[in-house]
Amino acid sequence: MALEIPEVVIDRLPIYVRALTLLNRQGRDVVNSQELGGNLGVTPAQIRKDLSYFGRFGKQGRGYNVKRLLEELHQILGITREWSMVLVGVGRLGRAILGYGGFAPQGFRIVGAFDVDAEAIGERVNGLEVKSIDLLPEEMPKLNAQLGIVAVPAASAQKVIDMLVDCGVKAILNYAPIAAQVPAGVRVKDIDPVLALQSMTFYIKEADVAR
Amino acid sequence: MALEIPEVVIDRLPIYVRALTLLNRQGRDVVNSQELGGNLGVTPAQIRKDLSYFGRFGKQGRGYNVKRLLEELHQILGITREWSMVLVGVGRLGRAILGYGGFAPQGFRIVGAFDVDAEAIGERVNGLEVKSIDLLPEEMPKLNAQLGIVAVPAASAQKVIDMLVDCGVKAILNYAPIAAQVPAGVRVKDIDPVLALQSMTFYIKEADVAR
DNA sequence: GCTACATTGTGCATGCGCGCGCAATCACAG
DNA sequence: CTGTGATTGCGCGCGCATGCACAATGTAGC
Repeated sequence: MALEIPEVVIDRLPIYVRALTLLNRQGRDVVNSQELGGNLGVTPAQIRKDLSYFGRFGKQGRGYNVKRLLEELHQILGITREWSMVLVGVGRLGRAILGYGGFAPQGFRIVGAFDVDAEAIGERVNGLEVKSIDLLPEEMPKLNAQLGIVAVPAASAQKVIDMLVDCGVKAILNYAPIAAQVPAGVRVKDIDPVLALQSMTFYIKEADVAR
Repeated sequence: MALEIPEVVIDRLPIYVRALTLLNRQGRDVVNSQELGGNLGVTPAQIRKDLSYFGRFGKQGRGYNVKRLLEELHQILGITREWSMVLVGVGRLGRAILGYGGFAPQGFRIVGAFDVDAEAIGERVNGLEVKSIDLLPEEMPKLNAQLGIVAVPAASAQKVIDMLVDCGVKAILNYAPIAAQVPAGVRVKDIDPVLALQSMTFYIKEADVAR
């Protein structure tokens, strides 16, 4: 069946979820593709095309039932359930991630924290005991985590990613500034604010000469 | 001339910079497109095509001089100079951003911090005095910042972005989970780990049934 | 200085994502 | 129950990014 869904489409679905969640909270029952796309910078046709990969969720002449579409998208993305994650790297960045309040409401829970630094090991951060990275292989089965978060320095990031992959992690959120190597079947998404900044300066570098 | 450079190309350039910087630090003088692309998941042809938008930096039979190419890319991206940024939102996330050590080495400096919270205002965080958001319009000219970082809750993010745009900011790094509306000529890049996670769960949701 | 080799730069074709436009379809009114 | 209006679902064509393949060109060895 629909095994040929472009990755760009998948990347847009969470955006739709976010917008629909907001509409739902505002008490909206129905929304059409034009309005939904308007605020997102996506054309109505694209939204309809994207959704048509997965089924027929709209009603002609009306639009989409907000609650219904939201549930369908949750189902499609696999975010009806809770997901457990392990964090590796409990430095400044790692601590910020542990304290970040945006994961839990969306069903993402950090259930384990690991580090190499002897100072950090044993410490409790956000109700989680930091363990040695060496314990990762034996702790993972208990934790039952499917996702990994990497927040270690660039130099050790690939090694950490290899360990996570060996432990069965199938998707990694990588905060380290490296191009990670992973075997097929494992997914990586990079979070790197510097890359984002560096691509934006290209566009504004001339506009700013006349300061 | 080359005014039709695809945005995808621009987005890849910082990746090349990152890889070349590493090679340079390792003492490598020359690299060919195959090796450079290898670790990045980019085909050699794509690298050559990307670079050809801007000039002829390679030598046939040899490859690219690492230092030379690095300098060219810095020039192209506008990252030879330092860039100043203002941060709005000094909560948990904002503090983590202020403390993040990854910006400075790349020439990005946070020169101002603003918040609405009376508790935070006046406080010194990372050597920077937090000021009231109301002072943004009068402080901006002194700070001479070209970039804005938004780390406020979703509910107030659009308002903050409007303020930054009014103050002349031309590029915004947005950590708030909203689809920001900005006038033409202003660029926005979103940093949202939740979106990244939600698109990855799509691919691993079935693989994980047999837990 | 000439020859052999390696790698770039680029015209060209392929493929894919995007958006147009319309027929199909649903709600609602009368 | 029928007619009207609105919006979806989707076939189709367009445009653009990607990758191939080859000529152009620089290097190194003899």
